[in-house]
Amino acid sequence: MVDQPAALWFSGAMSNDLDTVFAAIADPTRRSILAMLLEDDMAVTDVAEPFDMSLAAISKHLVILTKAGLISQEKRGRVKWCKLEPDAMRAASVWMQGFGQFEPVNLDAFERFLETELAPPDER
Amino acid sequence: MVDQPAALWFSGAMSNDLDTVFAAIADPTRRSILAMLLEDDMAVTDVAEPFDMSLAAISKHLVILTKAGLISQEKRGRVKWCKLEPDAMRAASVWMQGFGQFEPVNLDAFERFLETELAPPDER
DNA sequence: AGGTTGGTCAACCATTTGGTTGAATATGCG
DNA sequence: CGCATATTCAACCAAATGGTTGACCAACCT
Repeated sequence: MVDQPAALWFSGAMSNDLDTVFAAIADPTRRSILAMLLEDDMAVTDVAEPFDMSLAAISKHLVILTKAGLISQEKRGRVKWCKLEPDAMRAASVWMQGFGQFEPVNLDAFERFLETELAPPDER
Repeated sequence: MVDQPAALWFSGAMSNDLDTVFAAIADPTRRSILAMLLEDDMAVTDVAEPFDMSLAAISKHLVILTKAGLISQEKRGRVKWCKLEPDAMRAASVWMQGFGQFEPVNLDAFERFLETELAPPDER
């Protein structure tokens, strides 16, 4: 069972989701988690590994990301897999784009960005 | 300077600015303020007018937006003018774009968004 | 000078946030 | 079965957030 049914994302509930999404990505730990999941799906324990905080804390962060729709979690056996759900960022992205025409993403720059800024903390 | 930045945006100082920017726009009041300033520069009192909260509260919100670089404030005479600074959202936007190829801005969608989500509270 | 307007400051308050620990619940394994 | 592993739950805590009020300062207008 995926905790976050896809159909719900686009119905009325979408409005205040901007709150939830922006609040979720305002935290550096959670941004790092998202960056990690960009490369691959991960189990909760593996997500937690590079961070200097308890598993329970990471578990809470994952709940917040899930409620924001930014990831989904599926339990297979005793491990719960976390999967990035990039679509959830679309509405937020659209909102931001309204404030200026940002040039199309420079992938080189983005990659450097990932390295210096978004990598899990043990790499900084 | 709008076009220079790639190198600058991604180097050190930029890091915690993502925190600040995302935290700033996570608040609906502040998003409304930004939307209002999208149309025109405004004095603090005028910004506050449509909201059901004290001037001091709005003043605090404006400080937060200023610290995030999302607006600037200039005092002329006794009135302090607030001006949108859209560039501050660029790094944040780039970060988000990394999570999916969002189609180039859909203006219709954005306009609907403005109406339902970003209009000052007296219009909702 | 004296009063009004624009805005911030300071102290305070309730709620939320991000973390901790220890116990609890599943699930898998020998 | 009995134990280890994966994850969450519950209670707690300190700090940050979003708001209030009342005093305050600065600038403009007679």
